[in-house]
Amino acid sequence: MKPEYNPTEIEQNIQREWIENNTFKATPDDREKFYCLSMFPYPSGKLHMGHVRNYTIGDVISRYKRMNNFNVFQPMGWDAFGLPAENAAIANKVSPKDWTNQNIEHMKQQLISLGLGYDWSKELRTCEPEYYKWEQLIFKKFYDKGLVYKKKSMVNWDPVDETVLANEQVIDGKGWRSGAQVEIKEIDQWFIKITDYADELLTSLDEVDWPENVKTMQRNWIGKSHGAEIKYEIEDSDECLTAFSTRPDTIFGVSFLAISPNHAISLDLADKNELIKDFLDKCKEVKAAEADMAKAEKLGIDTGLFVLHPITKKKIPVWIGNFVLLDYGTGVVMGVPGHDERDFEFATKYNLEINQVIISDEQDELPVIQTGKLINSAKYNGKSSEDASIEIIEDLEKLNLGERLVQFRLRDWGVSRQRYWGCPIPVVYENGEPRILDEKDLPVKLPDLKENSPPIPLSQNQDFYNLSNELKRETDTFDTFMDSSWYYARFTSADNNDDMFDKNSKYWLPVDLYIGGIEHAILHLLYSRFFHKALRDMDLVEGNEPFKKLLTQGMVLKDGAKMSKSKGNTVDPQSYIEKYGADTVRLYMMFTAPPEQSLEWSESSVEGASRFMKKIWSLVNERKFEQIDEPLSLSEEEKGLRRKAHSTLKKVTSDFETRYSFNTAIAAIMELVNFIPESFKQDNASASNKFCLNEAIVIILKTLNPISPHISQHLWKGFYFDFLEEDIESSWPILREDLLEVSEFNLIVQVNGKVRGKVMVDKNLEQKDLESIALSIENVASTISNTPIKKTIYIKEKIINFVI
RNA sequence: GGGGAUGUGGUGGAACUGGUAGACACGCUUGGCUUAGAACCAAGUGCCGAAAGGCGUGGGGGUUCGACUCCCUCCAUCCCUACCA
Repeated sequence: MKPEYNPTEIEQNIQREWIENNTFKATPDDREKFYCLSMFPYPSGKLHMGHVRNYTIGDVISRYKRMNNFNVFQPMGWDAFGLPAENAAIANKVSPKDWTNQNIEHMKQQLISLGLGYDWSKELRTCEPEYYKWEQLIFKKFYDKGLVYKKKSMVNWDPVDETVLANEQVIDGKGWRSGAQVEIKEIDQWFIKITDYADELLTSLDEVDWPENVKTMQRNWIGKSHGAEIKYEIEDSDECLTAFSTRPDTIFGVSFLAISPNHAISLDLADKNELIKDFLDKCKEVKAAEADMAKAEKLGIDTGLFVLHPITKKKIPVWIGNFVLLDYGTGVVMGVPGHDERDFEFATKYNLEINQVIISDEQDELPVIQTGKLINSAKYNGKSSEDASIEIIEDLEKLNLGERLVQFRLRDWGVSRQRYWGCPIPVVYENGEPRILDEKDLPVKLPDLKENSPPIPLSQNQDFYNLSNELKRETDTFDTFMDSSWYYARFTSADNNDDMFDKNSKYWLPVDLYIGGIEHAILHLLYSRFFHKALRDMDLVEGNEPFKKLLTQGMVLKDGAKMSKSKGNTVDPQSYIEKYGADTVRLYMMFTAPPEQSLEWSESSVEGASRFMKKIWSLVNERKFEQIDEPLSLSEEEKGLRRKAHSTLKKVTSDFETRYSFNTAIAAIMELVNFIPESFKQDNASASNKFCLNEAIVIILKTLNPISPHISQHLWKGFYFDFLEEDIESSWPILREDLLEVSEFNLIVQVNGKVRGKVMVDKNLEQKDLESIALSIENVASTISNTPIKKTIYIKEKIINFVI
């Protein structure tokens, strides 16, 4: 009796060999390099399905590239700082450090048991001083370059817990732990001038091979807009309010100005006016997240102030609007209710004037958002929006009341966090004045917590911050996006404690393929791109972009929703690895959906993947490759199998190479396995039968190897290696184009675009011959009957369509 | 509110450049094997219809000889929205 397929045993043996032989350790050599990076995980405790999917995709591509003679570097590490460690520490009385390190140990074993081919010699953890000392040094270099500054900025403040809350810790405006009404508070924080690179972040998107939707999201996020800053003189004052607008052509339609509740004037007025003070207090109740602010009801209050229209000198009321952001533009918005949705809503609510100054062909009901021709605009009447914008800006420039301006939506990056479990910001305060520490004073180590102490913010840790009466340490830590913005580069030199980036980095960078969740399409990728450019300008790395190609995978869903603990719909990969083996889990993940799409978890489909593994097992196990010369003549059945085998190879290769469409590649391999005639598998099959079978098996095992490497390699050893000592990963099979040719094709016959018949015909026939064959099909003839044919359309080797 | 996606049988999905809709798999049905079950093997399986045939890719409209694919419009779901990672 044949031995049964026992994935656990096979997989553990092969994984041991990989470790013993250092199979995946990568060093620079003469071959073309391929740096394949999957987004490193936050060590939350155990792998979830999203990780399994992400890392399997990376591993499949890495193994495919390795078989095609690329020098592949595939490292793995840990995004180890972050909020969950602090929450766990409070809940379970474990230190964030111990909790994190235990999680890492467990998850690393899980990654190994999935058969992922990582070069563990370059493993890194962002929570270790060996990593973050370089991050602190980069921050210093940024500072020296003038890319760092401090300014006041808004945070969610829990007045009971006296702590800053993340957006996700604010639930319905209340602190998640205390339940207290959260306030928006302004505190002093460190910022990095990512906006200095706004233009380049936009233009160099053209250089990368990224999905168009991700590029679009980044472009929209950066949000370059052309417009003008327009000054409005405040009545009975020497001061002005300056508003940015992308539509200077609508300037005659301005009926109010709205200023931010955080604007200096608002704060000033609040001191004198109870109503305004109450209004500002009300504004503070809205969560700091953009989505919440945008969805909040538009509210305003009249300041009683007036400004003068720069051209007509008409008096215009100034309002405070809760929808005006201080951080964007000037914190002042010119309200043109006739031509802006939001202004229209606001003006209707507060009975402000609504004037039409643009007419459009597309729409006549206000508000008219489109550009068009100007009306009610004095000497600009009749001009197009485009021409009028230019002229109005020019005229305002002459009056010193405005200027052309390019504005970005992108804001500078606030990197301060008031937490314990993060990288300390390497700054000391001498008599209150900040000073960045020199390289020799780095790293500033995160202090350990006292036994059984909950993670207190550094500001409450006297030993840490109180260096002397005059000298205090900065107690903010970095945003964890800082940690993940440059790890891709550090991987190349992670085992080198003397250099941030050693000569290996020149060889491996940039990352050739970066794989990760679509949820990172904006922030993480934008920050990393910024880091790379800034590091480039300090001569630390080369090239303009960190990630040449990007593959964004979709979510893993269950019952149509993202798997999450709170919904209670998580599926633990571990039990599936144990029950079915890593090969089955990997196959399932790759087969069930294409990488970019979301994947709906289905229990029973895993069974199907397992069944296919067993099918391969029973096809190949205990079979031996036999040396047989290529037969000179073959039967139709044999020719068919060879054609199928090579067309499968062609399809799998192109699916791997150009589309990362693993589900269709696997379907093709399944088709090939199903296609093999039963008789070819018999012991007494003819030599030419066996030749064709051998060829098919070689193609099946090799094309399957990137996806399910354990079973492929195990079977390969018994089947082929014993015979030729050739490793399965040493080469990708060679395609025989000559075997793919066919002399016939299936002609589809349509009448008025509806299929009425199909017929196998010789490839060499002329169109007129095909027409007569097509017309002789009974169903076609009866449909046409005596109706005259108006037109005949023939698409080569596909379709003939009679139009009647 | 803004930005980006997605929508095809009972289910996951395929159709790559406007040219056979439903590959491959799951599930289900019937049969075989079995004391029984599991596993495995064989056949069938979009919907309506006895059949001929008709209908069918979220809804509605359009372009075309021909539309899952292109255009307009509406609906639903998911992701991101700068302190979750």
